[in-house]
Amino acid sequence: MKVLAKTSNFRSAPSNDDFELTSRLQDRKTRFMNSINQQTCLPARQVNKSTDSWYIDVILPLPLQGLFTYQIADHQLSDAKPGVRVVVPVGKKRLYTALIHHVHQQKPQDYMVRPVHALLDSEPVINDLQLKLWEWIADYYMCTLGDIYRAAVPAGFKPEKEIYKPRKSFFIRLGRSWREEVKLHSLLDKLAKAPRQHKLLMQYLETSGFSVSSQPVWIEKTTLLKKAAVSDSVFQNLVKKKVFETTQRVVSRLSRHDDEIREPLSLTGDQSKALQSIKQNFMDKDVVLLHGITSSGKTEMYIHLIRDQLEKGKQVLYLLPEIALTTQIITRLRKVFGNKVGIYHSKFSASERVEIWNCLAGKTTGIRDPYQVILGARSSLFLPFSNLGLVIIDEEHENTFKQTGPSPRYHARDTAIVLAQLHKAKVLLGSATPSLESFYNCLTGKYGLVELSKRYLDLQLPEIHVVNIHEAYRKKQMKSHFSVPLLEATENALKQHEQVILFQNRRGFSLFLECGECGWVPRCIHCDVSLTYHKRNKSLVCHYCGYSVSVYGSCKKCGSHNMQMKGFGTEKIEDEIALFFPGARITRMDLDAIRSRKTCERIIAAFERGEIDIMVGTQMISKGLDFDNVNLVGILNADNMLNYPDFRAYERSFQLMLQVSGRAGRKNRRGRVIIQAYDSSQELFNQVINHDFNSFARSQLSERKSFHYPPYTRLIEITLKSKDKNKLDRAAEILASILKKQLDIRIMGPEYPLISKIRNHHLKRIILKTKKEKSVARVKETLQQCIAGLHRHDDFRGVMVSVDVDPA
DNA sequence: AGCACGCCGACT
DNA sequence: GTCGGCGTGCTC
Repeated sequence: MKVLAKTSNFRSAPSNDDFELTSRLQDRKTRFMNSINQQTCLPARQVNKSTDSWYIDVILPLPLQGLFTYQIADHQLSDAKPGVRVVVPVGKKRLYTALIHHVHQQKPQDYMVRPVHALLDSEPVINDLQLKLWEWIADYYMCTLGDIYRAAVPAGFKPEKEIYKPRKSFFIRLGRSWREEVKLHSLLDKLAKAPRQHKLLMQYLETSGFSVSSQPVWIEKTTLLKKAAVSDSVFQNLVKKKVFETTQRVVSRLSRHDDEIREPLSLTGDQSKALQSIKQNFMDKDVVLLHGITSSGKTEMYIHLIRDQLEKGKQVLYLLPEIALTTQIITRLRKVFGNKVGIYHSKFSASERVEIWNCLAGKTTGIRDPYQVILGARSSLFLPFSNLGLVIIDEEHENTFKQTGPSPRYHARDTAIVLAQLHKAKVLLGSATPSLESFYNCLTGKYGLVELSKRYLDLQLPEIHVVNIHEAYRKKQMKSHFSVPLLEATENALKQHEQVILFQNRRGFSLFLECGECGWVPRCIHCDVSLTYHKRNKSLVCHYCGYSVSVYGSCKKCGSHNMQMKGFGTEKIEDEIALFFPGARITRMDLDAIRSRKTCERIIAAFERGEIDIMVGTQMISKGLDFDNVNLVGILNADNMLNYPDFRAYERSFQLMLQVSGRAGRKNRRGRVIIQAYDSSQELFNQVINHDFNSFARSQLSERKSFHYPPYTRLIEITLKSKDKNKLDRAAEILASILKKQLDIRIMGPEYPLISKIRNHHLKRIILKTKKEKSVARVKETLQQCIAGLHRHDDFRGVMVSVDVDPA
């Protein structure tokens, strides 16, 4: 990688493409400057054209609005293109790696322009399609380009944080004096006294396939030592004796897979019909939704579509909602596409991410081919694709595709559709329980719809029963948390040596302390939440700020010593199911397992090996994991999640119940699902029992329509945050009233959210419901102005305001 | 995001 | 008398 600017010839003007992008960006900057000028009552910025100096507008990796302008020297002009990295000074002593947006000759009038420190590249590291995507995200999700820059580009590209160094590795081969047969034999005899050294030498000869007739091969040191199971000192002794010579080479951090490449499996009749239908739909639709029930073989169809694209020389992006799922799918893809497939997600180290980035861009350090297929989570849509033909979004309904927390709060599904448009590529959405948004787009004809309603190898859909536990409790037919049908079914399954999954809502997985006398619950002193009990250090911890105290022996309110552990089930369920089935091996995904990926994987692996009979788990076991020996799934408190104050509660419940049910009956028997619910009369349960997505979607869509929720409206959620509760209340009231005055749309709030205080900051929320797609842009513009207006008040300067478009 | 400037409590 | 707390404000 080039680090210093290259002195080269003067370059005349930017290309046409640059101009097109430039004008849009200039637009953005002028818009921004105008709004600033209005706010501070400065005269409008003068724009002078001067022919002698050249400037660049750059994106800084900071959450700042707008672009920053720096001056470049004439000799830098030929290298200064959009997407090239530059080092620029910010403030008194900071240097940042910024990204060039565009090059121009408009000298800023109202401040002194500083010169760039250095150019880092001679060719752009971010291509113009990427920049266009960033633009769209910034506009649509109301965030800054700096936010996106930081999220999109691996940290290794920003040398002020970490300098990207290629990995180097030692390689060894047989020394010069021992390459003849006689000498080699005498060496081996000599080494008889040093068995470890002998072993290492033998290992080298074996792995390198050594023969006296040809040059000895370089073998990587670490792999050889590992194979021979000897220590480094053994190796060092051999180097001293000049048995081995060594060298250092740059190696890739990316793993290679040299397994044999196989043809994809052939499709069943239904699958190939569906595949034809997808291709047919792609003739006149850019996006197609594949509604395929669990085990209908969606992945196999993806593989066929990917292969078509690779044959055309196109790239494919395959998005998954969770990192954990990539490891399952990657082995299937590698069998067919070998080293053309790369994985990408945020859990890779900065330098690994840089290498994947380069490998996709074709800037390979070693022998490997460029990646053509990327399998990854959300952030992989920021990779430098140059020639996308297809984007696959599997489990498109998953809400983890929406980024929560730090800006940019983008939805990966929706952003990927825009990415595909930029590349003129097609998009395939896949799900067994499509999101209502996508399904609605099919109904209006915007997306194509392909349905695959038969399971692979004619597996039968599981038989679903709903048990009314309200009734059962009343009739005293409940045994602890379990209904009689569930216990009977469990007993049956265990008799047949089949595994059982008991599913429990996440909420039940946190334990809290409660006074048995007065009901007092210890709460966080900084946040509006109850503290969670942690077994490891017997402490009460706040999940929002980390505040922790040791467990109370007595109630702080009434002084009673009767403090009890609460939290529906969890350990209780594990303990109590054990009472009913004393011989069974039972495990539970507890808090620790949910937190650490490794523990979680260990439990899943043990379950797969059949070392566990009953597993109690949360939604995480519902996602894409296939267990061959599970025939019974119990859902313990199905309607608990229906009561969340969230317009998606029904949709989530339906998706979850069907996804969990999909875990039952994989092999040759029809699976059973038992759902326990307090109010089993809800129509939702019938829709689940009948696997009737269409009926569910129709009834939910009409609800959404009458209550003005997506997909009939778009939501914009505004969160105000302040330490001063009074100030917050007044600020929220003012902002809401201004918005109501300026916008002719539905506005909800301001209201305190469910958790109204985090880290000593009080929160208040306003939600905008915009109706027509056309007005959204204006709503956002007005909103931005109103927030700026609020901050012009001396009183409300300290009130933080964040915006979430299409909140999950 | 950082880093500076700026205004009020416990200390060599 | 100062050192230092972290509350606003600015960065081309």
